[in-house]
Amino acid sequence: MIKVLVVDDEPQIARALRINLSAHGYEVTTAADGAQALRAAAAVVPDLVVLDLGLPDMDGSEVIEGLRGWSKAPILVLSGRAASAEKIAALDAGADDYVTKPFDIGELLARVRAATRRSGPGSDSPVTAIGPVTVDLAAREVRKDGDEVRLTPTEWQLLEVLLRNPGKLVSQRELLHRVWGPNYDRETNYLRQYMAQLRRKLEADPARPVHLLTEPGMGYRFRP
Amino acid sequence: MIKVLVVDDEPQIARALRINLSAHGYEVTTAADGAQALRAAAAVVPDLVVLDLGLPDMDGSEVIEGLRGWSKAPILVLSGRAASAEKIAALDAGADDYVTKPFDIGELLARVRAATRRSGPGSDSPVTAIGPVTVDLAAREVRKDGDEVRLTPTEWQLLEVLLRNPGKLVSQRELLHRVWGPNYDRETNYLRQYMAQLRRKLEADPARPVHLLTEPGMGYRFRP
DNA sequence: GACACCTTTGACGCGTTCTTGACGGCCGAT
DNA sequence: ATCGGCCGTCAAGAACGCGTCAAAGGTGTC
Repeated sequence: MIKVLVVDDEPQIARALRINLSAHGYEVTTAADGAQALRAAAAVVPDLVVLDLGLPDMDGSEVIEGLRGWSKAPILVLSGRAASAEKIAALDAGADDYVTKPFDIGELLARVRAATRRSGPGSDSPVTAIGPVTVDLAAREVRKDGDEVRLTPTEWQLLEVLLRNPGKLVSQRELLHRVWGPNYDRETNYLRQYMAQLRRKLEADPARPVHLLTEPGMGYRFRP
Repeated sequence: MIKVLVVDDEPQIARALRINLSAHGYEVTTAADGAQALRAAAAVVPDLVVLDLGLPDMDGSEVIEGLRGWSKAPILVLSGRAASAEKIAALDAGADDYVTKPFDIGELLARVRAATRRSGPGSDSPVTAIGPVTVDLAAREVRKDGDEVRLTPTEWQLLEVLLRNPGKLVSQRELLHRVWGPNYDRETNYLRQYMAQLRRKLEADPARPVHLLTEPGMGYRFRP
């Protein structure tokens, strides 16, 4: 989840930003003045900062410089002042973008996307741990005791359905539908075949599975 | 010297931008329409693109997408249209900033500084090492045991997609989409053909690839 | 107009994966 | 205790996907 720090002393604007950003999947922290902003930034280490100039306690450039001292996160400045000199000062202090109020919320979100797009796809990918095995669904990579395990396409699809429903029971019908297609309803032998292969590759003791469980007569379940 | 590509069909604006940017130490190339822009970008490999929308031959988004396939260089869009929808479209197509005309030249320069500041010291020379081979994506240069290796445009695009997702599996569909276009879904023979060429040029033993790996039935993966 | 280079297309052999069928064991129901 | 259903396992043939070679378009250059 991308973390955004919103700095604004006007509660309504801060609230509106929080709601809109949260609705689009960002994790939002807010601060009402410069001192709070710097403290919050140190605490949450945001991936992006939306900064309103004209804070009660500090000058905008000071806040930017305070952040830039240790963070490379993009800073998107909001301001009521449209004068070019203000914009130039903020940008040269280290801001990445400058939007004048009143602003269109859609445009702001687009600028947030543009800013996070650059620094975004750097590192993080969600890995699921299954005992001694780690599964990276995005990279399509499985490691068991450090070295990689190869899965066939069908094995991947089956594992993915189970892993995306952690702890939940997935019926045989649903598994067959999502992996083989809607025309497959009763081919439970496929499931037996591939579940056995997955256990052989992922479980410490394939005969006594701990994470890939059978619910007789119903379906299968992945237990983290 | 930082290289800037200015794309504008109005000669006066292009001239004004060239003069101002040159005066501030940038190396400026100009193009008057979309086709010229894409060709010039391929030739000079700019560090930043200033792009006027409303070109005579192509839609703005097309130009942006055409550039984004090649390069990560910041794109600063100029436009006479102030509508939010236009801005959002351009930013989501891959632009980094959007300035409406008439613009203040000082502000534009500040935005140029802000954009180049990010990409400048951060990813200065993204040279990737593949065993005895080094790949410099920005400079479009490949060296194997010191000598230069020539890649065709298609080979470059394919290699770039893979290198930008180190360790991650890239599906056949995504590769086809990003290199040949969204209408290509099942032409896996293209991939086989060009992967073989890349391996012949980059791998020590093309028959036993170590870095450009095949995941049967799914896609390809670059392992650093 | 000839040439060189790149892209597109077709075909073949081979290894891997998928599909299919059959068998035995465990468990609950009769 | 017996039976039937369900699951795990094993072992085939069939089908698919990949690497490779070869050759036909296509485009720009000299």
